[in-house]
Amino acid sequence: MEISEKYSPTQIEDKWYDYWIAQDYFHSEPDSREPYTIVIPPPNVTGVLHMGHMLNNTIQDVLVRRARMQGKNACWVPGTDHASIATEAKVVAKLAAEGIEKNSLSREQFLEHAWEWTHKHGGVILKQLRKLGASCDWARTCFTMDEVRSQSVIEVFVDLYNKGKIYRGVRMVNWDPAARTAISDEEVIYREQQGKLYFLRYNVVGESGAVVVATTRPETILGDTALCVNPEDPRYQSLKGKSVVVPLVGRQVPVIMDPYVDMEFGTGALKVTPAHDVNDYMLGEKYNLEVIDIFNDDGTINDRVGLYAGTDRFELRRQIETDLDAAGLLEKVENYINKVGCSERTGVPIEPKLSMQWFLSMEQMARPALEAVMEGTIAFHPSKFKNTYRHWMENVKDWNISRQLWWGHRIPAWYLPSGGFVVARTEAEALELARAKSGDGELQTGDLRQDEDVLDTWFSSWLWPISVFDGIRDPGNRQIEYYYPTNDLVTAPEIIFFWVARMIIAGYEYRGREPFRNVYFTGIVRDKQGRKMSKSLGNSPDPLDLIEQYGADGVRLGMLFTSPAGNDLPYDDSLCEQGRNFGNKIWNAWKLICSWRVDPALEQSDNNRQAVEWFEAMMDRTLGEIERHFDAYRISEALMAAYKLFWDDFSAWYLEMVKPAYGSPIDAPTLESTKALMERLMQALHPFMPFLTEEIWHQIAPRRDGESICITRMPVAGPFDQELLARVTLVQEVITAIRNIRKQHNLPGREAIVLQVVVDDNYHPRHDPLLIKMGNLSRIERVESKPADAAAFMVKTTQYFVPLGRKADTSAELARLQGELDYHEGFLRSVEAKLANERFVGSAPAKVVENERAKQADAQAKIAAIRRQIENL
RNA sequence: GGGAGCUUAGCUCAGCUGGUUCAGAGCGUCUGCCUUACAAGCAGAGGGUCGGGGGUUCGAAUCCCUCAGCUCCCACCA
Repeated sequence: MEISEKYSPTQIEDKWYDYWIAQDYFHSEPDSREPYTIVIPPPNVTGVLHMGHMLNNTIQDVLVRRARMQGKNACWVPGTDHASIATEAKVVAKLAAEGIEKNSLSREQFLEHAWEWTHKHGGVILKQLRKLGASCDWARTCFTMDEVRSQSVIEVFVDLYNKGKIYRGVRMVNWDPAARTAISDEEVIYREQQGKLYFLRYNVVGESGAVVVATTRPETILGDTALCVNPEDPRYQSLKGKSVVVPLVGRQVPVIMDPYVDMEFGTGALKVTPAHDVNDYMLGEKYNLEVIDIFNDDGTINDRVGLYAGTDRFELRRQIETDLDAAGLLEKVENYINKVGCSERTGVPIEPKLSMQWFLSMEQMARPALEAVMEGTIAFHPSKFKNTYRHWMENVKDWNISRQLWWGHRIPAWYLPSGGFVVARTEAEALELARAKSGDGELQTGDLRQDEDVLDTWFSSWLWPISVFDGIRDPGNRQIEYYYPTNDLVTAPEIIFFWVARMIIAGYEYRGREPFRNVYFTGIVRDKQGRKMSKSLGNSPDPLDLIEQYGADGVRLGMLFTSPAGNDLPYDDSLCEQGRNFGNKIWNAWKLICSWRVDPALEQSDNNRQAVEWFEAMMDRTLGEIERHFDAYRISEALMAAYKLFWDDFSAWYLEMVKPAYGSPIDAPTLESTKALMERLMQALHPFMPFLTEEIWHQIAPRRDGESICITRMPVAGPFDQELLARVTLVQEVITAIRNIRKQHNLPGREAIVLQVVVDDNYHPRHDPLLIKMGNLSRIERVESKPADAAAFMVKTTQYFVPLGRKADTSAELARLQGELDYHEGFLRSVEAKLANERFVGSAPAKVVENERAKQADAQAKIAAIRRQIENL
């Protein structure tokens, strides 16, 4: 077989992916096997693959491939999210670039553009995932706005409305003036900003005095309808029952007294703007204050007050400052750092605004969902996120589910001409309900007006684990019954509230049980400076370039090497490089095995038999470690265990143990065993590096069409001989010591040398063949004591010597031995001190004490051996 | 303002309910090697008083307190 010098991933990766698809290995249908299900966190439909996706999807693929190889019916459902606000923003921007204003289009026209955009860019990201090797069941690809998912959303909305959980009301919402929509609390991010604190003068009506009020937002004076002080505040007792004049506006507003006001802050006097501040709104409700909304939807001033109409809110702030100053109503301005809530999507400061929205009451539904996580029905990895989750769930607030956008699921509510509204699945159904409600049998569809708003994107994705199996519309169908609940969810902690918590809520509401059993939280992929990798910063490499450069397997490993659950991944190309190097290592090991020529007449040597036995034990032990790591979702550690098994134990030790001398043949049993071991190694590594392992698996033996490593059974850990492993470890220590001596004394590795040994209990002649082979020894001699011309070393209590044919440097040797002696004597003293301590012997467990005794005996033997050596010198 | 978490080798991290010479791994570093599988490699080596201080204990990286530094989440102080 022609095997290239270096492994080139690009040559084989596409080939195998196509093969897997052609063979339909990733497609799953319910059967008698145990299901294993993952639903993908649906990326934005028009998004492109970034490093976060790479990390997230690599982990999912590892889990899915492993489950598939464990004989489970693995199903990884892919799909995309319509990402209402993000996609609409992109389409608006694209139209703007073409000189088209969104406002100039009808809803239908705009949606046409949006769909066009979606079809053009949609699903690119799913194609990119194929390059990574993602073993998704592509036939199941879903979109949150496809037919089934859309109907599911409507179904749920109607149901929750009928249950009285969805209501409509005027509330203070977070208004994004750039996107001109309300957003949920979770979509508001608070940023520290250097701002100013303005001290404004409010003259008291009918008196000469004035009250000074500190505010960060002087422009909102246009909406002031009261002034508030703390009733306990001695400074303001005289204001009781008085009114003050709003600066510039001239409006007279009452002074109210409420303990809400913090006397320590500013001047202890608060201006009250019920329309534009949540707290002020609450005060307004309490004291029945007038509510004056001063803003248009885009953040400019409306003409309600008659001043500054049309001015932008930030421009107005400057303008007001100037005007107040001119009017002598500005006491002073101080620098002030405060936190400003900004829209997660558009980045502009949000404006608290009263508006009519739809809400979902959460408190009751959240209860079983909270319990599920606290009791462990759903496990979080790492578990620290339980606290975060609990805190949110215990204080969950009603969810504002309406958005003033066009791209999304339109709210299925229709308004009657006579007032009121109905909620229905379809317009026809709405008409029926409307007729019944109004008593007007003549009502036509044209008379009804559907709500203009769409639903929050998360109102569709919270159903994802159910809706992808059509479990909302058809709760008894075979698919949902079989695949639900799913097993693992792999996602980012940033969306624990947006998505994870809400999926759990929906799971209990619509299936009566958890949507998944484990949640694996990934970290954030960061650059060398610790910044989050993002498109806007331009610090993120293009994943496809990386795959081109390092191979998909290499990049996958790069993602996995140092990313324990919940930890950020400080990304560096060197990680992918390490991954690529590992692939090359495997390739070359295989190349070596392929180069061996068999002599059928050759019997298997003791050496080779031992080597095979040893590595089989090693493999069993490591497979057990890997299993335990996976059980605990320590994926990086599972990979590292497999990595070391292949690189250190298999390549550096095993292959060297059995490798025939150059030009010599190998015996058939050893070659067969080696290939079998290689095959098991490829299987163990397959979830991590699917492409290379598939390639080599096909080279190990002729395979029929339709066979693939990805559907073979993952080797499982068996019992192993610990004694054997321990003894070979001693052999390895001897070999290492010999290499050290060769290096110290310039004995070339190619020259065979003699090893002398003073036989004791730790020495096992059975391993002589291994020693001779690995150490390149001509023979092993038994001696009684150290020859004068030899270098010495000790493993456990066994003394070994390598004759040098000349006097060794006794003084250096003596110093070395003296150092060792000091160390062991010190160690012995500490052990003996422990054993002499009655309290230790009395209170420590017997096993620990026994251990100390063993250590003592060990140290004594070692010290005696060293002393003998010193005497010999 | 509340809550959670972190601080172990140059870097990234393991170290489970306190007890084997327990101070580890990978990468990097240093030294010597182009030894016919692999220089994307081989062989060897060095490197940390486990953030500071105190306490509990026969025994602490591990438990408690405290100080310092960092990170994240939540929150209506204008």
